[in-house]
Amino acid sequence: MDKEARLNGTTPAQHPEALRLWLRMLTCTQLIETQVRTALRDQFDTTLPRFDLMAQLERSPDGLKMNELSRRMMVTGGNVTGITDQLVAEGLVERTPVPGDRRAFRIKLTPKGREQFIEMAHQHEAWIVEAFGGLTEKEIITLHRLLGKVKAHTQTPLETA
Amino acid sequence: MDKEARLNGTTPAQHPEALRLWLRMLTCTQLIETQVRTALRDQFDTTLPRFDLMAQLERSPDGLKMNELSRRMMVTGGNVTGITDQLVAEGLVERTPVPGDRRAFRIKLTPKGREQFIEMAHQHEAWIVEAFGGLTEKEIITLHRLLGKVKAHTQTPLETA
DNA sequence: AGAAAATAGTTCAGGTCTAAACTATTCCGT
DNA sequence: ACGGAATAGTTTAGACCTGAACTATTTTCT
Repeated sequence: MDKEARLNGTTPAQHPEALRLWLRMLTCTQLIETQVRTALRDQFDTTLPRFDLMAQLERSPDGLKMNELSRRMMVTGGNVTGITDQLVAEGLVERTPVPGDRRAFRIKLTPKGREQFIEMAHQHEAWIVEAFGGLTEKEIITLHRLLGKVKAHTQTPLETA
Repeated sequence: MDKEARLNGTTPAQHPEALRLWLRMLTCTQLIETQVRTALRDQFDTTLPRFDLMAQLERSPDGLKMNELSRRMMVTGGNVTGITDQLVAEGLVERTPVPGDRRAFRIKLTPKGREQFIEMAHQHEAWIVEAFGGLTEKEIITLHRLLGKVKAHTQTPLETA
């Protein structure tokens, strides 16, 4: 009935488990992400990437440079420029010069931005807790650990020996 | 250093485990998805949504109606229209009338489309197997099972009693 | 039969994201 | 010091995706 039914049977099925896992992972991520996007729009009139950028800044009170934001958010620099422009225009974020490097600046939350973010983060956490409400604490930790292995393996595809 | 470092500490931390899990899940999905998108573009000059649509059709030799495609792919109807237009223009997919309902049609893979898809699906499976290469077969099955619980819970948020 | 509601699909405006080309500044080797 | 390479950030063209408005057809209710 849904995305997961997708590829089964299209290949020699030597490793169907990995494929099934991938499709289910996509489904879960997409379901939760859609809920979060909708809630952010309805309740705070904002978007996920905007929330994401502010979340990065909240963690770094001294601010972040554009390329640091870009790397942490795992999106392109051009994208960060656009989102930052919006947030600056709304007074939620500010560009401050970096002494000694006239190319760069540091992006920081304004007090107004921080205030708004904290309220959103509170709600956001509740949504996420609800999304994983079908799991026990122990299961959540197991999932986290297994995905840690996936992440570690994916980020190091260089080991040829 | 990456997205997962994000929200820690911004909230009362009553349920930080769920939040950490969510951030890690997003990271993993995004890492793998980026790899797949890049490989599809480099090796087959196509995109993930196009591949996804063709994958749905390959599973349904009798074809699918637009709204069925839309539901299975979990995207809006307008989106499916655009992707289908592209694939029709390239002769990979065709719209055939549905007898008895002049509003609808059935979308099918053409022989050319099927041939192309099978080649891509082969590669695709190899990428996914590699992506989860850090896990044992048993761990993959555990992950799949736990995500099944997440999916089931997320898709039934109606149980208030 | 005929009007209202539901359904199938498309179009459109707008936000998002990417890759690539671009400007400006800084670093580095000589 | 100076020229090339690297780095910081922006701009641009274009693909993607959504929500909402729209057309056309079918179903349902009386």
